[in-house]
Amino acid sequence: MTKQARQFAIKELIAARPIGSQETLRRELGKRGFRVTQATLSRDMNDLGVSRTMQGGMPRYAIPSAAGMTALSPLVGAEVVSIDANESLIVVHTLPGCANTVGEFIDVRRHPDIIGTVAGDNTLLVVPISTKKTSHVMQFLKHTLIEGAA
Amino acid sequence: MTKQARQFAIKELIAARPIGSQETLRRELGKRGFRVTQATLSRDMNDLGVSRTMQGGMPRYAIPSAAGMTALSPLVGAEVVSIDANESLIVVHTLPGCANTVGEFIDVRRHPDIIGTVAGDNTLLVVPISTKKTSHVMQFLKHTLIEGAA
DNA sequence: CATGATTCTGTATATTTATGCAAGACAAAA
DNA sequence: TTTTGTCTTGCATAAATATACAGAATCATG
Repeated sequence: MTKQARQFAIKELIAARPIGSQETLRRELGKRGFRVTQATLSRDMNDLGVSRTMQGGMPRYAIPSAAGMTALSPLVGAEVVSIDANESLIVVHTLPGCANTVGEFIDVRRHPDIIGTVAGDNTLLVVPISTKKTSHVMQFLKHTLIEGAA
Repeated sequence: MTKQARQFAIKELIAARPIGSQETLRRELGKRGFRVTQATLSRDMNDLGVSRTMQGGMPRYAIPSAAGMTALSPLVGAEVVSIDANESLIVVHTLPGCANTVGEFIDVRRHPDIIGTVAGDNTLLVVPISTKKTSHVMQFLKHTLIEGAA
């Protein structure tokens, strides 16, 4: 029952259902075998950068998407927020100011199906050699940037 | 000293500086002539949908990004020079150095048909989720950027 | 093993936020 | 004017969250 495992469970729970208080969260975690106090959860919230909002009198916790990713892969891919594509282009979202780094990281690999990359501030455009190769490149990127970090 | 005026001031304050508690906010508002109690602010937070996050032991309020950006609408429109597209990309020309601002402005809208944006100096690339959606996105951008939508 | 440094956690409590209730302000209808 | 209803607010307090402190647990080193 590591701290890491617990915080992962917290992210899952918060993302899945409307959790409104640390006490509620504590009970849900209890069902899953994590027995901790509210104080610990308060610290976890801090670590995870979770935010709390009131809406129509109902409180609700939410994970900032970027923070979620960051916590997931503390290593190389920590800067990558998301990877999406249309038929002919792939867009990698990164933390602010990190697109350049990620772009160079990809360039160095010299993947044969990637023509090149263009980096903005927090967005990286990856151009595949052919629309037919787009999904291949997607897989490559997800593997390299996300799984590769863990 | 309307409720409306007060809530507007709250948005400004929260956007401008790191406000960590309703009590702090109350004092700041006091300096500006809004004398209210913490209870009222708690209700305002609910109305505005403001969220609170702990980071490194320091609390901080934040406005859901779209709400904060709304005020910028008229300014952004002035920066846009032209909007063009081919089948798979949309190019927004802006005044020199403004592409970044316009890009962020579009990003926070989180339009479902927009995968992402890449900003250069005076040129902004907008990537639609599909070539079929390009014209839709064009319309959205023209409406949002030029006519200055709410 | 012993020592010290570091991390993690619970307890108790301080701090902060949310809310039930009643009072005041205002508007529309009688 | 009086009545009725809606809206907003403050007061007092309940509810929720953060934190100082001390006790374990973990780990690297001598």
